[in-house]
Amino acid sequence: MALPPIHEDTLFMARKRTIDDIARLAGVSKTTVSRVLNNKPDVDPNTRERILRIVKEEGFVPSATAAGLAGGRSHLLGVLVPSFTWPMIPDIVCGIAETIGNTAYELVLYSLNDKTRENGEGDIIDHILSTNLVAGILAVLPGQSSKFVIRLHQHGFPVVLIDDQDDPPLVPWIGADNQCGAYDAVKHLLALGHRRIAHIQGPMKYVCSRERYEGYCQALREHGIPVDPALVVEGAFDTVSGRDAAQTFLSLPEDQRPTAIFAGSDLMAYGVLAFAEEQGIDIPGQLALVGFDAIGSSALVRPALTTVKQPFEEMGQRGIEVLLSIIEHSDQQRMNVRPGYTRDFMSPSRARVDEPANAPPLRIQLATSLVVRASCGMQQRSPFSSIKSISR
Amino acid sequence: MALPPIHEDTLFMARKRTIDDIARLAGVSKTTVSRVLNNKPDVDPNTRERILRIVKEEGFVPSATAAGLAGGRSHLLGVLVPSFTWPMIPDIVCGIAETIGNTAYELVLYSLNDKTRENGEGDIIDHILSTNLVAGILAVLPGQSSKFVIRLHQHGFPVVLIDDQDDPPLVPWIGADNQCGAYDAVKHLLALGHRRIAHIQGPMKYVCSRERYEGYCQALREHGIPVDPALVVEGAFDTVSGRDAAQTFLSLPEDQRPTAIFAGSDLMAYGVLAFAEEQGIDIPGQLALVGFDAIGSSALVRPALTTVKQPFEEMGQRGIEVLLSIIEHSDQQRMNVRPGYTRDFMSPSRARVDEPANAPPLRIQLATSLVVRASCGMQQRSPFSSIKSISR
DNA sequence: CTGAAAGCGCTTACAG
DNA sequence: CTGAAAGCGCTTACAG
Repeated sequence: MALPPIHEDTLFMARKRTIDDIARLAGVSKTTVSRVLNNKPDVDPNTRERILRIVKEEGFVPSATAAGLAGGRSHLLGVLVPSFTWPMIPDIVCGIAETIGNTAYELVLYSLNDKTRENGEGDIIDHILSTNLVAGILAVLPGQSSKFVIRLHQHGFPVVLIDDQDDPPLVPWIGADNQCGAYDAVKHLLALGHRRIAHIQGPMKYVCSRERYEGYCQALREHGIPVDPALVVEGAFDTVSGRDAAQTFLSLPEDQRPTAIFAGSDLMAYGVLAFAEEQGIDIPGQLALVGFDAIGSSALVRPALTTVKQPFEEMGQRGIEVLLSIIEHSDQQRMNVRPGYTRDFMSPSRARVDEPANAPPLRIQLATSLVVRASCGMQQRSPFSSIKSISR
Repeated sequence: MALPPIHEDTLFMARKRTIDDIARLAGVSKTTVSRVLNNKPDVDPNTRERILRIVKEEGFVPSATAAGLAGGRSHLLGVLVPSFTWPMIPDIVCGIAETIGNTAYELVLYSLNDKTRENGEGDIIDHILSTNLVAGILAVLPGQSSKFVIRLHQHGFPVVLIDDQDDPPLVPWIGADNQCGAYDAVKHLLALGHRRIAHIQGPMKYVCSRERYEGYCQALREHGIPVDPALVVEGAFDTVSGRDAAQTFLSLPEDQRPTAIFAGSDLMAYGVLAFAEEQGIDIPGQLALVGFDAIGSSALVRPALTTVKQPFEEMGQRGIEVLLSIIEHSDQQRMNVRPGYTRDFMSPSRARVDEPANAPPLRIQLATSLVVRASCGMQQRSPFSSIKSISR
């Protein structure tokens, strides 16, 4: 009956309390404590208040492990990212981590390395599922958003996709308005007087690449400029392919050469910079350049890169918000399902309950913004101009 | 007695199996299955093999949640990082994630944002502890390695520190050889003929900043050059403070002005670049510049930055390795402790068992390497030179 | 509005 | 070498 001794070190006190301790201290059953802890209704206001006070005094935090086991609900959110070598991943994860930090959930990070990439993706999803650790997954999958993710979703497992989407859209998705972003970029070049504007596409298997291409075409069309196939090359989003594309374009006969390039990613734009530097081609003097993404280093390259900014942090933030709403929604639904199926998200009856099969999945498209810097020939603004000296 | 139905979809099969299913299938008790699953001795080789086969056939993965609850052991590793705005964090996390991916553990990411920074750090550690979710923590704490982390360690909770260390060293630590790295950088400048070499220190409250300064002094000393206090300024590791320092140095009377600057971080070196660009000072022509860290963008700035490379990925990797060995070691110790104290890592008896109180903590210091680029005046190598064109 | 009891899926002495 | 039973710290019907 004796309580565990009170330790002087409050940092470590919390660790030993259990729901039983709190129940005893409050003179109630642990059922009631559990109800209070989970914000369930039907608790006497006084009782609730007393328990809450004791919980606070004792610094009690329920064991997420035990709660997960008992309730079949996890407080863990899985985040699946491709290799950190992609420069926007840190920004996205930053938004994700910040947002999760404001909730009662924890972030479990799964990352695909180069090995687990193509073939291993099924494995990792399999792993995520079979360990049964997380309540849902937020996946940043540059690629065909994976049949695995689609299957997860179809089976009622909470999943949200960031960045690239599938076609047709089958899974809840957060991304940027790629077409509009590309359109703005090309309009800007047109406004600067360029007429022969080349485009380095991203891999066309990605919907986002196709949308950017579409934005490019749309802007040209509005100016009555036909799309010249010689001025469109498919790249791989990386620097090497950007360099290759630049070489291709600049090897054209002089009168067919582009005066501006719109690259489908900043990394590909870096490849253009590299080739120009090598060949002594002046950017923006002889060639204007615009990228897409606005990753951090694009302010540091020379000339500083004009580029289309994707709101990566916000994408992470919104992604978590949507995931949580899906999780909570399916929790609610779960209550209406007959017991025995409670944890079985494969069961047909669950799938039926979970979501109208023909409801279109949620899509959130965030606005991009054009960041104008030196590479497209506007007045040169130092990328460091925002750095104010601190007087001392 | 009937087994759950077999589903056609292997992706989802694993999810429903429990240790009981496997036990039944193998004709043994779940105790035995548990033993096999945990590589315990004293199991008949044939039995073991049979169970292993069935586990594999069924794609069974034990519930980490249940195992954690029952065994008091978690398969989760906490990783605590400061804001992702620090450019080396992605590299470190990459090494961490990759390494954890090869183990049976999962990565739980905790990140400090600007709000939770100073004051909230205790909170987050308190949170980590009281949720009792992770088996140990790998912390990347640029700063005085936090009294919280030290306390954790002293109480026997597995903790490893990356990057900055405390002084005197009290917690297992992985980092780079800062002094040696700085020494190499300054030696390089000396070899290029520079004699008036300035140093922008990192914040001197960090041990790593003091070590880099020591390496700077050591190199000068060896060349019989006294350290000129006018050529040493303390910065804050960020771009703004680097710019301020450059302004200070370059405002000196011409004959006292440095011909080279060794910045204690790449970001501070960027500040020097910015100021030089503004003032029309040629780097490396009029001023040589070397940074520290070798973050990715330092290859992209112009002139490309010569810098001291820290093996960030390896630091992450080694950090996890050390953390795991500590966790496993303390697991082993735990066996020798009388029951009742099993989970109580605060108990004095546990602390005594855990580690000889006066054993010096593990320290792993990794070698740095100097990356020579254009900013210090060697022959200009294009930072893109490693980009090979793909012939098509 | 509240509590006793069963159970989540494992691990761990303990007893063969 | 193996198994029955208790227990990890919660949640959830179920019965008041």
